[in-house]
Amino acid sequence: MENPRELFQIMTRRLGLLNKTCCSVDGCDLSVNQSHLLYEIDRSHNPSMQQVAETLGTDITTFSRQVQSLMKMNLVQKTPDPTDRRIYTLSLTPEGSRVTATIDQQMNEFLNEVFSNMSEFETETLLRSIKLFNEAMGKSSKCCKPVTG
Amino acid sequence: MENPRELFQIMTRRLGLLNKTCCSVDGCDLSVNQSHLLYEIDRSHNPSMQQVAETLGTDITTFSRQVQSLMKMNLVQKTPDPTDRRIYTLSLTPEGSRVTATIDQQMNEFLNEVFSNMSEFETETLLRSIKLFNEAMGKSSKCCKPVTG
DNA sequence: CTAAAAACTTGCAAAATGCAATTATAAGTT
DNA sequence: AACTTATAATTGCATTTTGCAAGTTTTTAG
Repeated sequence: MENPRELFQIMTRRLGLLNKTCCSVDGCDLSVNQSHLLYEIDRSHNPSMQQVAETLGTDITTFSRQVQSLMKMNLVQKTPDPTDRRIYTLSLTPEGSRVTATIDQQMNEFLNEVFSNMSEFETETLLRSIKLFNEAMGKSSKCCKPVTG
Repeated sequence: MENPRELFQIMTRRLGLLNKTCCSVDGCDLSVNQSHLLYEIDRSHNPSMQQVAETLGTDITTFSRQVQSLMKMNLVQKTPDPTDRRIYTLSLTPEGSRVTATIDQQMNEFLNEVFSNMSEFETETLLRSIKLFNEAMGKSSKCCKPVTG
């Protein structure tokens, strides 16, 4: 288990399993992808479809349909950009905000439950380390830019 | 960004993007799922189908088909268990081993590239922290056991 | 020796995906 | 202004992935 990749593989698999079970709010059943989408729309300020799709590394046509189904669920809304009418701006509906906040809370509850098996010092060290790691990934040329092919 | 969930969300998204682009070996194009499958078969000692499917949190019927396609690609083989003929034992073919090792190497190269943007101390701290975190998840009742519903 | 359970597979229908083509708007060129 | 090119988003269609229900084969229990 000295292999860095192994550590990350196990971790992401377990986090993935968590996600699978963690996205049901108010009878609203969300897939992992949908929760990512809500998260990202919430985080950015009135992003365009392209922007979010690229951030998530999702094909724009697939993304278009994902947005459509979230609109049907009344969680997301599309607003035409006044300065460029080709562009639609995404935002959460009030219900979407509630659902997103609830998911966030559930995830944090789960994480805290896991952290209860670690010391406070270990937890803080972990969080600080991940923050650094995320920054390092941001600097990397190989990551986060959905390089096609 | 003080929110633990945010840190993990960003991290897993970026690692997920990495995975998307990282699984092409010798003309063999593998999906993320398939690489997880190879990884897990490699890691366990002659596991049964059920075992791997459960570990990965995949429905057994879906898993059965995933194995079939990896067998067609000549990366995985199924061996009937001599003591219980209902059970099939999974293992990698020589080619499967090569491919799996190559993916492992590619992933580690990527990780090292990211680590080059961190100090050696920070990297070691990160890896130690993740190890602790994985252990903590293992102790958690809410995780890693694909609880249905 | 029959019934129940377990491991795995297949049928089928639903959902997700991505490329190609289309619509609508914007920007650049002559 | 007229025309071409580029960009944002959607739709058609075919492929792949998924999971439940049902089936086969083998093992275990009563």
